[in-house]
Amino acid sequence: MAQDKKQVTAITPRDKDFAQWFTDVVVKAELIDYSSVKGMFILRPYGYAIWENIMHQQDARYKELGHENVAMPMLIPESLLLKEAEHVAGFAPECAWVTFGGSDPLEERLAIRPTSETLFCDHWARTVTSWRDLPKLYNQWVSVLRWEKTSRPFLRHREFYWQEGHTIHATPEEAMHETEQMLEVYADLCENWLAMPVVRGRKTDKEKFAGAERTYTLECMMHDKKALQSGTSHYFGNGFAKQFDITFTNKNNEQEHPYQTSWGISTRLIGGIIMVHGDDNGLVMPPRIAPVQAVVIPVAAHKEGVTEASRELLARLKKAGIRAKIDETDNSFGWKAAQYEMLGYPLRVELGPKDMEKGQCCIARRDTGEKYFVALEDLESKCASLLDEIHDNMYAAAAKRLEENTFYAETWQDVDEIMEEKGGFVITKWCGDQDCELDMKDMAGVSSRCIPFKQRGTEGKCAICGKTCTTDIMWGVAY
RNA sequence: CGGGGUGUGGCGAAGUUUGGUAUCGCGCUUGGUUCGGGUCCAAGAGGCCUCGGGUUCGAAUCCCGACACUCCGACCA
Repeated sequence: MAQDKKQVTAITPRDKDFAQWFTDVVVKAELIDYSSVKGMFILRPYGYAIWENIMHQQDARYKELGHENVAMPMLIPESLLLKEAEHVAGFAPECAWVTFGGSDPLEERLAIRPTSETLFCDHWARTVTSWRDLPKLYNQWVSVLRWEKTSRPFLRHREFYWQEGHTIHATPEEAMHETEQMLEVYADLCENWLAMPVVRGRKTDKEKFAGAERTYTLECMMHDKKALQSGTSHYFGNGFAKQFDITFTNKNNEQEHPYQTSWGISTRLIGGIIMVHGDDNGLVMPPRIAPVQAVVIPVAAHKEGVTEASRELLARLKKAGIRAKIDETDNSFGWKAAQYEMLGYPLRVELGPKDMEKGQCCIARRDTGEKYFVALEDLESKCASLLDEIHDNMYAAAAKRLEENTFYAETWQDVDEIMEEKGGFVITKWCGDQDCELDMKDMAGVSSRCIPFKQRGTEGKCAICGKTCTTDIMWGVAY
């Protein structure tokens, strides 16, 4: 069929070449455009709208929890960056440094922020003096720069937009609570807004954030069974505070170092949405974050009253709080149907002369392709319930895939075999030794994704060295 | 940063082996037609063939170099 042919040429089938499929979707759905600087991408209106919705949703949530937004400088003096040894080691190699036209060559070098811990520390060293100043719960929505060697749309930008939360507390308990709380906020975003099931866990020392004492993560399985880290939350202890000389006077008039956290999500989540939900026809947007939840398409618009009646439906949808738009262009119906499938709009509301006679409209859902003929008076309620249903269905499908592709194994040979045959996440016992972790990478080609919060609690043998231990660790191939 | 692939109107390609002044489809513009799954017809616009050197009477085509994109590794949200 001509229709199939065109779709194939538009988007590479997902199972044929996942990477190419991803690139096709990103470009064809007009989420991104390549810029003239390698690794720097243009977020087009539709792509940015997704990020805006994530921002709005999260920003409100952070504020509810008492966080305040701030804006830190973009440049970091080299001396600041050098203060925390592990942190520098992690980030210095990918820092970009600025030089100015007529500047004094002896002037201190300035890095473009790869992340802003050092800036917050510098600020707090000056402004935090008493227990009464704590906690500070800050957040900023900014872009950061990391000179990555290879880049991919959404998954690895040299400049990417994110949100970085930074908090400072009087006690380790309070800071740890913040770290755990924010991970759960992210998990809620993923599961209840993006329909992406996640595995909550803790990073190993090898994989944790440079300078952190502990890193929590959400690992999400993409359609190709690879893992995408979809949110992280770090507990710093008072390591940074010591290096940056941040102290406060406690209630007993003693000097103490405070405890810090940081946490972040980025536009990478959009890559996750695409790779978890997308199909051969393009993007499938989770309804709660979709920039457009329903598009109204007048069918045979030249016929008496169709356009007016369609506009009325649009107005009703908007009034009901559904993000909707109408397509009144003279493109054919088939073109429109295919176009909005590519863009992943959750619902398509069709209204034609035949519908008008019967007092109904046709609603098609993106996730399953099912069509419903709905009495016009039920439009709002049906759309609202369908959007919820779509969310639930998308989540369930992704959760099923996660479950079906998560395996338990005894030895590294088993892991290797599973990865060879099927791919996915594999959980084994691990003794905690970093050498074993590195060996697993060499022998089975997987890295540790996390030590899941959900532990079996059984005793077993480390999959690499065979030592008796109880810790479950999850392995996978990461993006 | 190592290994492969690619670079030709907005997009996708042919042409490159065997040098001779650029072709096709989609899209775009205009007019008509059609409209319940990528309508059809007609007329148009749009390209220093990624960039820089070289060879040649003549280069998209041959040679050297650079850059970009892309895939696979290593590194990272």
